[in-house]
Amino acid sequence: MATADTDRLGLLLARHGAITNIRIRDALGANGLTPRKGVALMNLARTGRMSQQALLETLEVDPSVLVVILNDLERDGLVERRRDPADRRRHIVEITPAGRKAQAVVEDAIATVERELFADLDDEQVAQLRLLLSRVRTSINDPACTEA
Amino acid sequence: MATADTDRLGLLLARHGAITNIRIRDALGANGLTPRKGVALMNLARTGRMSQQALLETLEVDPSVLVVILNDLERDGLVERRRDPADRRRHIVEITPAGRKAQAVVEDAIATVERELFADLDDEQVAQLRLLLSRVRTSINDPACTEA
DNA sequence: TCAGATCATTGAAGTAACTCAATTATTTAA
DNA sequence: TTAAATAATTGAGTTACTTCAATGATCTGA
Repeated sequence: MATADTDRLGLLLARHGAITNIRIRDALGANGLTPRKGVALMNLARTGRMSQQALLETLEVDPSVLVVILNDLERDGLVERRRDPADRRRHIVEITPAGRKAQAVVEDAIATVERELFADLDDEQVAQLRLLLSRVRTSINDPACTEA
Repeated sequence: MATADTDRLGLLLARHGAITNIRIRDALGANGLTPRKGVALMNLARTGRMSQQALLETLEVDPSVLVVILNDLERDGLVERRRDPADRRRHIVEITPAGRKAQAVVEDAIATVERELFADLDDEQVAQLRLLLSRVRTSINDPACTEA
């Protein structure tokens, strides 16, 4: 996002984040996915299945947005939606074997991008960057950072 | 955007960058500016005046985009465009005293956001984060990365 | 002088994302 | 049994960003 040379760390972070996002988007786009679908798959791969509600909170998107994400993933056979027998208003989303394969591709694509981005950092520096980034206060609402 | 909990450093960086961008955008928006206009002002404040061409390269935007940025800034009296006497096709862009004041406000707004974001980091950690970020390979074309 | 290139500008078009209200089906509570 | 609440969905509307082609003014080289 065009910061050029500035000594503002905030702008540096914003710019690098945007570039990273573009790289990841491009890498996933080659596989017919978006970052959001990739993250959805990654979360589903961890848990196997989730309620659509839980996925909503995890992805922090509008319900209507999640619907189209899942529509696409389901159309491609990567996830399956079925009614929750305990509450038929709800959907349970489950990743399919094809979805797990796609998720592996996603991880791989992101890992490749990361290798490029962080090629000039050794393992310790990468760990340090991760630690420092994790301490950046990102929750908009409360400064307690790790609350709610 | 929406990475939730993942161990992918690339996604973490993308997410934090996006959030930082939103914060800065909001802070500048309160002053009728966008990040892009702010960066344009910051660059002009450093150099005093620049050719529109140089500004193009610095901001890495389409010429038609820069035009509307400069239109806004000029309308608000923050910059002035005049023809380059040496080549009347070209414009020279100069920051005004009002522009310098606005730039100071921009710096201040960004600094405030940074204080919030990095509140949990001490000075040394901030310096370290800056150093590590600066070593992340961002230029798609250049740095030996993809070579040519 | 003329042809082609360059610079700034304009305008159209496309894209992607988000928000919001309304709808349907279902559950819960009174 | 009925009213209210909830889950997922649909669709409309908005915003912001981006690209691209066309234009007028100006410069450069033959």
